[in-house]
Amino acid sequence: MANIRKISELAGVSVATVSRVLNNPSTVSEETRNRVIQVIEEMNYVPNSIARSLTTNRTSTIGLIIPNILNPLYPSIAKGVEDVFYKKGYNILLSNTEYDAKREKACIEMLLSKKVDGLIICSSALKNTEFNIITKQKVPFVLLGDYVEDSDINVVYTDYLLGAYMATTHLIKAGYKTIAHISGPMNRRVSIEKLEGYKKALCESGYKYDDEYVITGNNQIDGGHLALKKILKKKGKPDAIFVANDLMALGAIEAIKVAGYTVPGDIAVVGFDDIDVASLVEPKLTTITHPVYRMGLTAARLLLDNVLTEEEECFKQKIFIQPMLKVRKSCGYDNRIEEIFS
Amino acid sequence: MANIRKISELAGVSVATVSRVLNNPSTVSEETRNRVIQVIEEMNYVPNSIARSLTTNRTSTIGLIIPNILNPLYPSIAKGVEDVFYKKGYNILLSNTEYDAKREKACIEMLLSKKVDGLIICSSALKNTEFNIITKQKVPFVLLGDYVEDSDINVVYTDYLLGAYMATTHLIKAGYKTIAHISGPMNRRVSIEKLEGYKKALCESGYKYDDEYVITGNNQIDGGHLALKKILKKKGKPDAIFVANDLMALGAIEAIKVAGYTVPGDIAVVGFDDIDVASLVEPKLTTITHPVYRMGLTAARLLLDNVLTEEEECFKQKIFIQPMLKVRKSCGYDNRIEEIFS
DNA sequence: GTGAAAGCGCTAACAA
DNA sequence: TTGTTAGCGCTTTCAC
Repeated sequence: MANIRKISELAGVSVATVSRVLNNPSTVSEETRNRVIQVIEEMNYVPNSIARSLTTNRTSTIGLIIPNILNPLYPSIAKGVEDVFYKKGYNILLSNTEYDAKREKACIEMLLSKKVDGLIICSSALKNTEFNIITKQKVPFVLLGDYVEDSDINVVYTDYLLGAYMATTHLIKAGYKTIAHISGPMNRRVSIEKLEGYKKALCESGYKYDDEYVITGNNQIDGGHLALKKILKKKGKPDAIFVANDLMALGAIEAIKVAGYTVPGDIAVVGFDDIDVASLVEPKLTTITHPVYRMGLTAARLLLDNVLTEEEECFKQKIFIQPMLKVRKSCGYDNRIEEIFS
Repeated sequence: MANIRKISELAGVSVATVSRVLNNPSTVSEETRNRVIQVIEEMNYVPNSIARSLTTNRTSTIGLIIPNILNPLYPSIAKGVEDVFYKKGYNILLSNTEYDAKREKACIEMLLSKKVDGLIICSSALKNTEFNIITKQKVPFVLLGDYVEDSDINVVYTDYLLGAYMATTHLIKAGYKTIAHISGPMNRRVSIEKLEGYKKALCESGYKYDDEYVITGNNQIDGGHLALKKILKKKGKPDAIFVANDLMALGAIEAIKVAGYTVPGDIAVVGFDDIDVASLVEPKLTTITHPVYRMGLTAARLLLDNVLTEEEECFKQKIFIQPMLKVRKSCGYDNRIEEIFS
């Protein structure tokens, strides 16, 4: 492979001049520049980014850490992130963590050792102290869908508690009496907040909270399926369920059908995320919607600002996004309203 | 940030010894080794991968090039690839190309300049000559879902022509007379082969091929929607449609409903890919299934062999995968059979 | 078992 | 405008 010295020799100039043509073309006379460019093209020369990174201390690479690319939420986020960074000449180094805190830590360590210019971390289980490892290396990062009190950390956050509250309240208003909850992995702040929102809604309406009606799932389809079966076994049929994400909601609906019940007739379901599929399944899923692709964009832009800033210290932001309730069929709201008013 | 020299000074040894502890612990006496390890841990030292890469000429990074992460096909593939490579200590550098040949070329160039150890390229529009750029740099790569005659190229390939043939033949056997086709972008070999399979099936059954019944879409939901509207406008209602991928099939079904027709009653639909959603929508989508996650795994393993091989030349493989027809509701086969036999 | 030193390919400060 | 040269942080010969 050709390197910069070879090019410089062929063009009859110094390596510095070749480097200038590459990085500051205007500082080289037109004549020399053209000669160098010609050699570069003839030789199909492409500079070695690794060597460049070693001197510049920049890699034009961003690390993206997500729990599981198979959850349609994350491709949307990844697309948002990539759409921003591709334009600026950055690549994305992707890692799945499978909701495993150990693996999360290992990924971050790998990405840091590869000297990414920035990091976007989705739904992490890391402690505040662990973010210090990143901060200490002066690598800017953004937490996406996760929240940390520390004011020195960038956050793009949906108000999950509110979303869960809205979902549960909606079920209460529709007249359901026994409302179960399938939660996500409990080492995630996101899951805890959704549970809190669920509790808050119950409490405000004078419903009794019963933790036997709360089952934890793995955020995937099969987890929802399993969780629903557990609920049926343990407590019998609830009227309604608020499920912490759409994927599990789909699994739960499947399990409800398998058990011989109908949705929403026997059990109403509300999910969370509003993934594309939600409006395609039967019955169409009532869910909490938040602008996932846009959150990816937002996090990326926020990070980009921090990456490009020369100053050591730059302003950190916490961006909150308000979720919305999307009423479709699976919550049986329409039917209920008729019942209530007839 | 601590570097290897600092560690060596603190441990009272040379940098070479620290490097040995890191890479060949057994060549260092236990006493020295422990002392070095202790310093490393105290300082939270993590070696700089960039510097390491510059000397070793290996980055432990694999480039993955896909058209669009929002098509659920590709997260599955990405998961397969990552599952293999994560275990071996590699990271994945991900690029979306948006089915754009220019962007594909640019991505490959970027990834090569970042010195990835290997490359997995999905559904490319590159010419044979362009693969030589990669070969010349001695970077092993695998084509996934694409095919090139050159015997010196690794390929993991579904027999798309056969799949399309199966889909179309199925519609013919079900008794449909006017069968349209929504194809993918025609700069993709995959799309061309599917069209060929469609033609072959028509031809063998004595149907006349009419290219006015073939509309090209963008492989996304909206593309299917649009394509269907075009067909209706141009040629009126066909009996059935074979759609080149499931995403477009979903869009087409939507458009059919909007136009006031039913699926499969008025227009039968068969897709291609068998993405998860296919079995969740209403009507459930009849489609051609191929083991996407497994293809990702397979491509990754194949690449891994090539990456790990010290020898310049290693055996290249072409792995063919046979697709299968998955009959669900959208093709109306059941109804037809009843009609035919009653 | 350990250390000294060359060098990976590039950038950037300084000199000319 | 151009060239010389010192690193960037590591691995890897080659001595000892």
